[in-house]
Amino acid sequence: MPTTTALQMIRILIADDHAMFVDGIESILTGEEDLDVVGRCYDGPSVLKFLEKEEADILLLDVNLPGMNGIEVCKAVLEKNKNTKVIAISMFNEESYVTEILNNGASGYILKNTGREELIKAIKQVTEGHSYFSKDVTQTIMKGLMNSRRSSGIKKNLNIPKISRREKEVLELIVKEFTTQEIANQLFISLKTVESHRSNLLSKLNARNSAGLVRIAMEHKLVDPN
Amino acid sequence: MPTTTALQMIRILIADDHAMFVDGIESILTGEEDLDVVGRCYDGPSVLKFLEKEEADILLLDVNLPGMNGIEVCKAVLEKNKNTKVIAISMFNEESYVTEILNNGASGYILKNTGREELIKAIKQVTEGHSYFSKDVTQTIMKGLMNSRRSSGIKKNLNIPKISRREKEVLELIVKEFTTQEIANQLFISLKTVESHRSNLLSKLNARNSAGLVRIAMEHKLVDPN
DNA sequence: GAATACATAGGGGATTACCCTGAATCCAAA
DNA sequence: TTTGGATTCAGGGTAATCCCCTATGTATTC
Repeated sequence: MPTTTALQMIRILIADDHAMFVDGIESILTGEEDLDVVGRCYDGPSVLKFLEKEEADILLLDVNLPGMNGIEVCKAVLEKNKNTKVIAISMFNEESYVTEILNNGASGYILKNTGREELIKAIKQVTEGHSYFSKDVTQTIMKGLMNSRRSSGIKKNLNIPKISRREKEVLELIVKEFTTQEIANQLFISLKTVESHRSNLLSKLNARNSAGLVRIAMEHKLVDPN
Repeated sequence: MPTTTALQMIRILIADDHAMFVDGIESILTGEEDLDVVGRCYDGPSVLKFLEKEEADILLLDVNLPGMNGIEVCKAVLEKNKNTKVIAISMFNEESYVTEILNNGASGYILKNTGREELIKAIKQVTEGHSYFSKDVTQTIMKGLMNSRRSSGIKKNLNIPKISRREKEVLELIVKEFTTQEIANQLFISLKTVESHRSNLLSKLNARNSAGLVRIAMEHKLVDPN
């Protein structure tokens, strides 16, 4: 194989406040001939400064940076540098960290106990436009996902009394911001009837006003999202 | 190590309409001394029949069973057999399949191209009360999760102007069903000031009334769920 | 220093929502 | 058949909202 071919080097920027860790990653990556560590940063702001001058394909970003934390850095980086992809690195396999940084556009999340092979695999996979997550991390997320589904299901069945067909219609129109008079016109019933339904809804759903009706309706998905 | 110790055998029931596949799994598992295949089913109803008479710790369940599909079987099994745990097996790495069967209580989801080691690992992990998912499956789920977040995030950034810190506070209290006067008291500001904020919120969020504010706040998760 | 956004506050008025009581009709279940 | 729930409607009143306007002090940004 000709090694003189101009390989598409993957430019990597490392951001972690622990120098030893930065060095460790770098020494792992220098063994790879198509990976090039172009910068090292030890806090959030310097990442942004670096990327103003130079480009990078992959940002290996510690989630728990001092000062400006990883989530903010990730957001800021992706807003200005559309070609840079972020792989979050963290000591902690915490669901809140993972979801929040993914929510801010990170393409991957790996733990600090990740081995050499996995790190390189993650970088290459993300470079190709895929995403990558450590096995433990995915397990964490899946659990969180399962729990949230389960608990939302419980809510729905426990505290909500039955609301009638007509009440549901009125409720849906309230959620859609119609006034009582408008609801009456649409359902071809009297203003007073709508007020009755609204009043019954307030007591059934234990709400104080329309704002509460809307909140409860959305929390428990009592209305069809049209 | 004494092999004569009465090991806690893990009782396994296999359910798949492809006999060859059932045999394949069984031959893999018979090599393990603490795994015991106690039954084989080739459709959904026979799984339920089997579990009426005998017990199983793990049900390896094909998602795409003929007649009664895997999701229904999973649901029915878990309702009656609280000690049985379900690992879904499928040829397809489809997000909809995965989320639906997880939603119905499955503890794991693995693909049919899964190797011997991974299958055994999945079984043991699930037996211990954990969950297990093939790497490809988790990637699929994460992508779906990210896409859904991204699309909701797009909404958030496109049609929603920035709301100020104070406006957000007022909005949160509106969602919590407080009246304008009560909000004023809590924030130690005038009734009229709260009305100003509310009015600004109405125009910024393009809502007609408080119901709309609540709906938009919840759709775009502008408020912290306390 | 000027422009801009934000938080604050007010007047006055129109509209709407909310509360209470009461009551008629219809329909399905006991 | 009677009971009960759902739906319908009404009067009268209080409270809250929404809308239009203006206005000031204070940051922040340009």
